[in-house]
Amino acid sequence: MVQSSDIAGPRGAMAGRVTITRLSEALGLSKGTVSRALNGYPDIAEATRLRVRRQAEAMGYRPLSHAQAIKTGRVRALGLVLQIGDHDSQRPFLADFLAGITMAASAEGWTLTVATAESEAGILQTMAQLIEDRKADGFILPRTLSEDPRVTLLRERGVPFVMFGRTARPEGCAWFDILGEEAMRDAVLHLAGLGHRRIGFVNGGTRYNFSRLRLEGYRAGLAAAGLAADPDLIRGEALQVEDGARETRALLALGAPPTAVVFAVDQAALGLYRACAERGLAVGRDVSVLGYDGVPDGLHAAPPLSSFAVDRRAAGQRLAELLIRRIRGEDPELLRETARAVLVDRGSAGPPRLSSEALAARLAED
Amino acid sequence: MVQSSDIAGPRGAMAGRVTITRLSEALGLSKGTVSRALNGYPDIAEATRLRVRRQAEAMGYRPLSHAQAIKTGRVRALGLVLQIGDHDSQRPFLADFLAGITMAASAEGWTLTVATAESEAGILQTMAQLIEDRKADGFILPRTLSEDPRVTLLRERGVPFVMFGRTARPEGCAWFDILGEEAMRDAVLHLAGLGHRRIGFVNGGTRYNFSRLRLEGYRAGLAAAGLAADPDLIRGEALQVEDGARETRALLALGAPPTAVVFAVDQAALGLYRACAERGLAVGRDVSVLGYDGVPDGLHAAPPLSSFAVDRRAAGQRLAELLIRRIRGEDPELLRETARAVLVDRGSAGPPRLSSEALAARLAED
DNA sequence: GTCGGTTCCGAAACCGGTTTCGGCAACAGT
DNA sequence: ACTGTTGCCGAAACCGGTTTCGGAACCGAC
Repeated sequence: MVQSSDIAGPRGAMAGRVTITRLSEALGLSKGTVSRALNGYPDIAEATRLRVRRQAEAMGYRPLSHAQAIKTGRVRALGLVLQIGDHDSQRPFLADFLAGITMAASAEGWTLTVATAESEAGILQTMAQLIEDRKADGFILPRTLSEDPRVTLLRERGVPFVMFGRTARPEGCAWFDILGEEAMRDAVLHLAGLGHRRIGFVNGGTRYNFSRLRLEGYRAGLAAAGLAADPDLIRGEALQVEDGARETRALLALGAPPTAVVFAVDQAALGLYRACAERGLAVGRDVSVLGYDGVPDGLHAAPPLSSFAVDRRAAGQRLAELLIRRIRGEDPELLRETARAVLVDRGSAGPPRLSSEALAARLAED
Repeated sequence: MVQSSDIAGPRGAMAGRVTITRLSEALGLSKGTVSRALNGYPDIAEATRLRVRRQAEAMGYRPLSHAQAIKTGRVRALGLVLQIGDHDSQRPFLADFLAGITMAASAEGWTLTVATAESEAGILQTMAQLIEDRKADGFILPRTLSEDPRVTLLRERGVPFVMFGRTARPEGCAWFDILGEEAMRDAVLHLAGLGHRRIGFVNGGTRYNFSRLRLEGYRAGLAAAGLAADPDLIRGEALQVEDGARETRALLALGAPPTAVVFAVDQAALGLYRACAERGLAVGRDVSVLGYDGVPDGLHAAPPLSSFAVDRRAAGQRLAELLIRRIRGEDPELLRETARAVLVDRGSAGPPRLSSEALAARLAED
C-alpha cells in the first residue's frame, strides 16, 4: 500500500508543500506533462488535462511564482511606484486605491509590489531597479503626465504597463481614466442651470494631461449652456489651498467677477473659502463653487464642498485587471476604459444671490 | 583573446544579464565557490572573497531574489497587510508610512509587498496566503491590538514580524512604537502650566493597546502636576469626529466641566470644535484642546488644532530596518525602539479664560 | 619522510518549476 | 500490409542560484 509518507517529499523549507513533483507522482505522470497540462499546452489530451486539474485542486497545489520565474522571468506581481512629496491630493485616497489594486490582483493570484521615490528621476531609477530585479511584471502608472518619461522607459524595455489617466501619445498604451472633462462640463451646466452667467474656472497643473481635458470640458460646458467664453475667467496652476485662494482673489478683482467658480482640484477649491472669508462673502450664496475629487477635507468646510467624487477603489481594481490582461498579452488598444465622476451636492453651489455687477459693487465697498 | 561574446551566455529573458555563472567564468572559479564567497561562508580564502566581491561589483552582478528563493525560501520582500474600512486615521499618513518602509527596504535591496483586506479574518487569510506563496519573508504589523491574532498566526508558522506599537504579550516580539503615554503626560503638564486645573481626557478604542498606554500617560501627567484624578473627566471610545463631539458634550454637561481636554486621537479632537460651536464656546480660549496624531485636517480647523505630531515616515523606516534584521536572525528582544511625538502648538490651547465654575455658569445660561 | 589536521576550492546534487525533443502507439490513406 | 501522420506523453535539459561533499594542497609535528 502506498502512502504519502512513502514518497520522498522535499525537505527543509519545502517540507509538506505540494510540489509539482509530488503532484506528478500522485498522478503517475511525468512532471513535464503535468506542467504542460496546467499551462494549456496543446499536446495534452483533454482527459489528461482534466484529471491533472482535478488532482491539483484536490491536493491544493499552488505553483511557487518565484520557481516559475526562474524560467519564465515572470513573478505574477504588479508594480506601483509612488512619488511622494508632490502635491498629493492623492494621499487621502491611497488606501482605497491600494485596496482596489490588491483585491483585484489577489483574485487572480497576483500580488502588488510598492515602491516610492522623491523625484521624477528617482521614480525612473526605482522602476528600472524593479524591472532589473524582476520584482514586477508590469506597472500601474498613477498621475499620467502629458509627456511621461515613465512611458518612454517602459516602452524601451518592453515592459507592460497601464496608465491611470490618458496621455497625449496613446499609441500602444492601455489605460483607465475618469472623464474629468465630462465632470467639468456637467459642473458648468449645473451652475448655468442655477442661473449663473459668469462662471470662472481654475485649473490644476498644466503638466498633467488631465488639466488640458478639464479645461476642454469647461469650455464645452459654456458652449452647451450658450454662454460666452471669457479668457479672464480662466485661471490655472492651482493644486493647493494657497493657490486656490490666490486665483480666487484674482477672479474677484475683475471688473465683472464670476458668481460661480469651477475648480479642477478640490484642494484648490478650498482656497476659495479662504479668499471669500477675507472679503466677507458667503460661499454657496454670494459665490458658488464646485470642486473635483471628493476629498474628505471638503466635508469639514462650511458649507461642505460640492464636488465630483471619484471611486478610487474601483479605479485601482480596473487598473489591476487591465494590467494583468496586458501582461498576458492582450492588445493594449483594446484595454482602455473610462468611468464617470459623480456630482455630490453638499451645498456649496446655489442660485446666485447677487449678479456679477452687484457682486463687483459690493466688493468695491470695502 | 577571450571576449565576452565568446562565452555562451543565457538566452531569452536572461539575455545580457550578469548571472553567477558568467561571473564565475570571468573569475575562473566554480559558481559554487562564487556563491559561497558572496554569502560569507567561512571556507573561502579572504583574498578570494575580496577578488569575487570586486569582480561582482565591477560587472554589476545582482543575484535574482527569486532564483535564490527556490533554494532558500526567501525572496527579500517585506509584507504589509492593511485593513481597509476601519477607522483609518491612518489614511492620511499612509503615503509617508509607505515611503519610510520602501526607502529603508530598497536601501538594503529589499522590496515591499502590499496587500489589503476588509476584516480581521481577511487579514489573517491574506497573510497566510502571502506566506504560503512566499511573497514575503516577514511582516510589519500596523495598529497592534492588545491581543493580536496576527501575532498568534505568525508565531505558529515561525514567520518573523515587527509590530508598530507595543503589545501586552511582548515575549519574542520586535517592535517600534511612539511614546503616546509621554505625549499625554506632556499634554497634561502643558495645560497645567497654562493654569488649567480641570483637564479632561477622551481616549480612543480600548481594543488598541495604545489606548491603555495613553490613559496611563494622562494619569501620570495629573500626578506630576499635582492634580486630582476625577473619573468623571475620563471618557473613551472616540475615534471619529462624531464620537469626539459626543464625548465633549458629556464633559461640558458635568457640574464642574473641564476647561481643557486632551484627546488620544486627533479626529476625535475635531469633534470638540463641533460641540463647542454648538454652545458658542471659543476653542483655545473658553475651552482648550490638545490632540494626538498631527493629522492635516487639524490644520484647517479654527484655530488650528495643537497636536502631537508623529513622524510616520521615520516610523516606517525604522520598522523596515528592524524587520530586516529580525529576518536575518537577530534576537527580537533587542529589536525594540521607541520615538517621541512632538507637540506642535497651533493655538488651540491657551490659558483658561474662565474657571470651571464660570464655564459651568455660562453653559447654564442658554 | 610520514602523518594528521587545516585550508580552500571544484564537482555535483539540488530546489521547483518550464520547455524542447524524440518516440511510441494509434490512426488514416493507399 | 506498408507507410505517413497525428496525438500524446516521458525523458532530459535547463533556468540561476545554494549547499553538500570530497579531495588536493599545504601546514606543522613527530
